[in-house]
Amino acid sequence: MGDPEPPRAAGRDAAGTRSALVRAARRRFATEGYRGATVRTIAADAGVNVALINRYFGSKEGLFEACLRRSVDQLDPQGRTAPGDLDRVVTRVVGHLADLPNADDPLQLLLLLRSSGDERADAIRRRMLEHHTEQFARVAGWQPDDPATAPLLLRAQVALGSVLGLVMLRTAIGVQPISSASADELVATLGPLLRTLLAP
Amino acid sequence: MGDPEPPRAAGRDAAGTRSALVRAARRRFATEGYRGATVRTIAADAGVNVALINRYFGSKEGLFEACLRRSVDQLDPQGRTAPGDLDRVVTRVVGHLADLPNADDPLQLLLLLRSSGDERADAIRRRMLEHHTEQFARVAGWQPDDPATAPLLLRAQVALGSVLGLVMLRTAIGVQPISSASADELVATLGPLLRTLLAP
DNA sequence: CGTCCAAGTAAACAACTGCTGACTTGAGTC
DNA sequence: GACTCAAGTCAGCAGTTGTTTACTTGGACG
Repeated sequence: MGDPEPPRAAGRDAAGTRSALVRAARRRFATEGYRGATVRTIAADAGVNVALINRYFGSKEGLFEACLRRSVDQLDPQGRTAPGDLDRVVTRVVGHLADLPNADDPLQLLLLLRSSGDERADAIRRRMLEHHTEQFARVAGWQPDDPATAPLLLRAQVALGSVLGLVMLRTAIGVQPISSASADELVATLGPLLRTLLAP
Repeated sequence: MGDPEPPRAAGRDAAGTRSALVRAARRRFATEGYRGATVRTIAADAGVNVALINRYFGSKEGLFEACLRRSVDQLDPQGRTAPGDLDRVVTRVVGHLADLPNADDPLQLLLLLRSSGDERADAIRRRMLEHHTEQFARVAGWQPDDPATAPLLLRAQVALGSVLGLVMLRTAIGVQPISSASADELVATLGPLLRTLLAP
């Protein structure tokens, strides 16, 4: 069950410790949920003393927030997706779904479905999901200042919700047949769906 | 936070107590997850002594399994959906999504996304999700003994996953705009999606 | 070398978790 | 009315949880 990090580089490196904790926490939070993950296992995974969680993040809740914020920074690393990028978005999304073993990204998506029960963290989570919705909507031609394109937001969110549901089924639950479906099969099934929803 | 049941009928009614516990537990498990829900709050919601959970269900885990099994019995109460019922299925599914306040059903679907960490309960959950997948697939023309129709299973599961993802976004997370979307809007957006996936 | 301070450690606390065992209460039967 | 047994109560145990506190270690600087 334990899946400890490879031995960390130096003995004394605050920044390294912080990031090791966040990396371990994201894995645990995403796979076992907020309550299911314990500070002790997270610290053990990171190869670090438990007390450092409180030292660096104030509380377990603070660590969870840090995980969410790191997701914010990682997604859409630079620039916004532009309208007309439909094919690129589709292949990227399906790629995330298909390559789950090596990629770190499915965990990132799963994290968005976990609740800590704390209202502030949940607000961050909602904001991130709405941000993703807007990114999808932009592909479909949505423009923030054009009310006529507002309905595209709902369509984009349905697309996002579909992807999240599939990540859940395939990665976290492991239900058949989707868990053992190939990338090609996923493209063939999910692709048209996304195209229909996001077509301008 | 506490949302206790209305006062139960009689003082001594084992069957009534059992069902009150299951009803309260389903709400808590679905909304707060397995670890987040505590036996004490569940018992309090049901207006019942904590020890009765262990008496009637052996353990918290046993109560969780009972919740899953009750879902099995409730869904598809009689008869299987037949091919060609596409319209009926679509309106029923969307209805579940739209009427969430009064209906008890969204909780049932959410429950399928919660994990207790116990392998036996997770197996039940997987089996139920696969059962739902087959029900969907049947509508699309899938037949268990005809290998040529096997690909329909994956399409049906994508449909199911989409619905589950949307329930999560709308009911559990409360993200906008889908949380305040009307039934008509949902039909207009989700309907074509399901029709595309499940069309024969 | 001695000083200083951040980085890291160890041990314990208080609260909460699921669960148990001995007990009391109620209703039906003779 | 006494007996019986299931239904329900109560108090507490043993383990785990997040967190804190006092302590030790390591390296940079004078």
